[in-house]
Amino acid sequence: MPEVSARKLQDWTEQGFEPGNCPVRQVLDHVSAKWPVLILLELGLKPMRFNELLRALPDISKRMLTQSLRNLERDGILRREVFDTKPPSVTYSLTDLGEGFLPHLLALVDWAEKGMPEIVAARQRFDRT
Amino acid sequence: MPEVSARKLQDWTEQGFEPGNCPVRQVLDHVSAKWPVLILLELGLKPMRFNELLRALPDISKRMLTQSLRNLERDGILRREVFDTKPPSVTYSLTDLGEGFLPHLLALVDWAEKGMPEIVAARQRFDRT
DNA sequence: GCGGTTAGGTCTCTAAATGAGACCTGTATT
DNA sequence: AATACAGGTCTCATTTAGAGACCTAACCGC
Repeated sequence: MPEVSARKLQDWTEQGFEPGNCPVRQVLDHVSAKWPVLILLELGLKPMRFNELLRALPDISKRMLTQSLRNLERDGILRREVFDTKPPSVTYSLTDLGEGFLPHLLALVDWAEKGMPEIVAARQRFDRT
Repeated sequence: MPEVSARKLQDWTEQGFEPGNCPVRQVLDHVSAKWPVLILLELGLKPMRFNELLRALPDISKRMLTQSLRNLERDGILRREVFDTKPPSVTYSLTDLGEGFLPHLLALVDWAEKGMPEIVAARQRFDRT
């Protein structure tokens, strides 16, 4: 497995990607940062409206919600639809691209859950010394 | 798949996890943030020393490297070993826990790479309007 | 028809996180 | 004696994130 990643890193650097402009980095940043992760998990459950997301994620600010949603929309990971009701309503849902990402995200959550006992133990060991 | 995640979110909230103290969130934050991701990819290739990592990640600062390494060490995802050479050398390597995480991370990178054309297209559409 | 509420944001201001880079300790090198 | 390297820490400037006021338009109760 490491060789795969080794080759990729090689390829990338050979293709002259300055670290800062690596597109994969950018996507991962958008997708794996704190709020985007939680937003995607929510939208994986069902499409949601702006304020619904706000209520589902009690500790996000409107500002960060807007910003994260825009990034994900721009990357084609979710879709924003405005309905001309009164007041107008806006729903967000995963695109196929976003759906394709979800299993990986859930795998991560699963890994974290399963690993929690070990992680907690490691922390205690670390903090004791 | 969504039901799985639905149940988890349910469970968590039922267990009275305030969003802020959710341990899984914390681990994901440590593991999926910008620098930790890159560090783990590097250490997935081979164990490395501090300055070696610094050179491999040309745009990280010492400060953030130290900090990220400490977090990952505390969570038991990597191991720090000091050798009493002169000058003393310090190597970082993945623990079993960390090795277990690597495939998921590589899957994400892979998803991002495969999805790049679609993502780039989505961005252009978004920016045009 | 006045006050309050909802949706979906934006704007401003403050607080916290990050980045750049000087500095430190100890040994070896020239 | 001066310089270099490893592996950091410390300080300070810049970025980013968070809290919350504000906005528009429409509806509800009374």
